Amino acid sequence: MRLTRAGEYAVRCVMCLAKYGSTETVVSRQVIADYGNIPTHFLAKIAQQLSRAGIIEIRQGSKGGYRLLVPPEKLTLLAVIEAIIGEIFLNDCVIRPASCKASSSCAVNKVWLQARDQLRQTLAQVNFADLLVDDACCILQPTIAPLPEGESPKGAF
Amino acid sequence: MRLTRAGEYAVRCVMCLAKYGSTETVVSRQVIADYGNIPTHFLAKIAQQLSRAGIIEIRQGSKGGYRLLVPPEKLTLLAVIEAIIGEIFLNDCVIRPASCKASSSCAVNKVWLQARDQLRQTLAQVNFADLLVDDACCILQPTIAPLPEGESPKGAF
DNA sequence: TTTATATAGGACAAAAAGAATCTTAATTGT
DNA sequence: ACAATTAAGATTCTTTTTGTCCTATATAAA
Repeated sequence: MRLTRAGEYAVRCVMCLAKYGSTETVVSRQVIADYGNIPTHFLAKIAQQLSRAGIIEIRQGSKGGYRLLVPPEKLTLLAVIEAIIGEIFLNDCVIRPASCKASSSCAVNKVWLQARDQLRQTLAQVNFADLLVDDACCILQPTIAPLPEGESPKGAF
Repeated sequence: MRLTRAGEYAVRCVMCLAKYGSTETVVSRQVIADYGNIPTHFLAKIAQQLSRAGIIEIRQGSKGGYRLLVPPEKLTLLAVIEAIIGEIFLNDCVIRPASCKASSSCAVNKVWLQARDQLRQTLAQVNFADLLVDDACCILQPTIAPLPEGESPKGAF
C-alpha cells in the first residue's frame, strides 16, 4: 500500500507552485520538473489531471506554465493525491461490493472501510500551507537511492 | 492503495482455518481453496509465506494440509497481511529515507508516517476471533464481478 | 504576421508488479 | 510400495506504472 510515483510527483508539483507561484504567478513546467526531480513529459500528464480536478490552471504558449488555482491553505493532501490516483479504497471489496458475496455483512470489510475512512481523514486534515512551513521537502537527489540492504521494497499495499 | 489479492487470499485462508480447523486440525489445501475461491497453486505460495511467518504449519503427505499455529484471538489482521506483503509503509520516503534528501525534516513525510502508524494500529486491533463472529465472509462468487459502471478501479494506492 | 517558446494530447515502449500455472521433487499415511 | 498431498522453483500471462516521442496548438513578442 503505497502512493504511486505519479501521486508523489503531484504533491511535489503543488508544493513547488505553492512555494514559488502562489495563485498569482505562472511557473514553467521545466522549473517545476527541476524542483521536484520529475520527468518533464510525465509532469505534463500529471498536470493535466490536476487541471481537470480544478487544482491548477495550465497556460500554453510562450511564458506558459502552471498556476495554482486553489489557495494552499484550502488545498488538502488528500485532494491532490486523489486527483491523480482516484479515490483511496485500500481493498477491492470496499469499492466493488460484488467482488465478495457477503461484503455488506462481513467483518473484514468493515475493518477496511474504517481504515480507509481514517486514512482519508488524516490526509484531508493536512493542507499545503501547513506543509510549506517545512520547506526542505521535495528536493531530490539526482539518482534514485538504493535500499539499505539491497532488498526490494515489498509491503506496499 | 489496496491490499493485493495475495493478501486478501491469506486472510481468507486464515479465516477458513480458524473456522473449520482451530489449532488442532489440519485442513487440506483443496478445502481452503474451495472455501476462499483461491487458485490452489497460488494458495500454496501464500501458505509458504504464512508458514515462514509462524502463522500456520504445513503438513505434507497423505492427509496433509495446513494447520493454524496461533489461536485466532491472538492473531491480528495486520500480522497476516504483513506476512504476505511485508510491512505496510504507504509511501517510499517512509521506508527508504534516502529517496528524498530532506525526508527527516519534511512535513509531507511526517504525514505519511502518521498515516501509516494509524493504519497499522487499526489493523492490529482486529483479531480473527472477532472476525469469525461474522462468518458470512469470504465466500466468493464463482466469477469476478464487474464494476458497477464498467469503469476500472483506480484509486488503489 | 511571423517566429520562438511552451504546453496539449495521443500513441507507444519499457519496466515493474501482480496473478496464476506447470513441473519435478519430497513427504507421509496406509 | 503406493497413493495422496504439499514443496519449491521456473515460467508465463496480465495489468499497472512509468516514461518517451511526435505532431498539434496556443501565446508573447519582434
